[in-house]
Amino acid sequence: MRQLGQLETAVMQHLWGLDQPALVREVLENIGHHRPLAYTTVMTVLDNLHSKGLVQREKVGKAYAYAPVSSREEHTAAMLQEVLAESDDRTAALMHLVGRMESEEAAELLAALSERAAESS
Amino acid sequence: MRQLGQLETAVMQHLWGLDQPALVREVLENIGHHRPLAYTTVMTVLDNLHSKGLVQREKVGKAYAYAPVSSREEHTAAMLQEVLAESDDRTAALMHLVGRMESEEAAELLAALSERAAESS
DNA sequence: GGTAGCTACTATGGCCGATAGTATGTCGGC
DNA sequence: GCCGACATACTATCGGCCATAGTAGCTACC
Repeated sequence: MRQLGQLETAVMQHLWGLDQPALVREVLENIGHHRPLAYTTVMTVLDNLHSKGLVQREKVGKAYAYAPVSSREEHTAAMLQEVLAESDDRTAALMHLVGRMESEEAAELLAALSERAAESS
Repeated sequence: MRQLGQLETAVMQHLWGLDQPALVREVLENIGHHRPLAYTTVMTVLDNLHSKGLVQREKVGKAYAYAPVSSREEHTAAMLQEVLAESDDRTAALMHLVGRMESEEAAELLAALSERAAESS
């Protein structure tokens, strides 16, 4: 899964921020605040995202309502996994990443991992 | 930093596998085993990678010898960081990732993290 | 000085994302 | 029963980036 483009990302971010499926018009009005976009532009983007399996849609009256297929975190995790797949030594790469993180964040991750380890054993 | 293309990735992988700077010809002979590539194609790719700051080069006789600027793991970590930057909740995303990992690998990561936490405290 | 090897510059084709127009379909109201 | 508003589907263009490679020119050696 190739990385998303700018507009695609903006649209996904918006959809992830909602707990409801969104109509094209709705997305347009929220995304297009800064830059003026045509209705059809947003529609095309949503259609592309749908083709890529990133969003699902559902007829609501005449229009489609779009919603993300997976959560933002799941999607990020999938991207991460893909990046990691290119690595030889996944753990080493992750440790390098941890080295770049704030210690607070590292501690948080450590805590979460320990907890999970305790549960599974 | 946009994701690299196929050929670019192959070249980087080759360079990472060496402990010496490599000449264009050398890369060509190792990468071009499967698909036949022109000398200049490999050179252009290396030149692009150089422009992007991914490899450094050094004159050796008439030719340049190319070497990665950072290790494969550092590069992977940088990519990971970039993916994570798009996330709202980095730890949550990482935990989703961990959820997808083999428990063995998770344990390894946990061990490395604990060790690091012990050291820094 | 000519030849071989290397670099620098340039070019083309393909794919994809951004952007948007046109044509067509449908629902609601009069 | 038809019109208008709004939505979709299809199509198109443009720019960027990657893959691929050719040509021209420099340099070092024989």
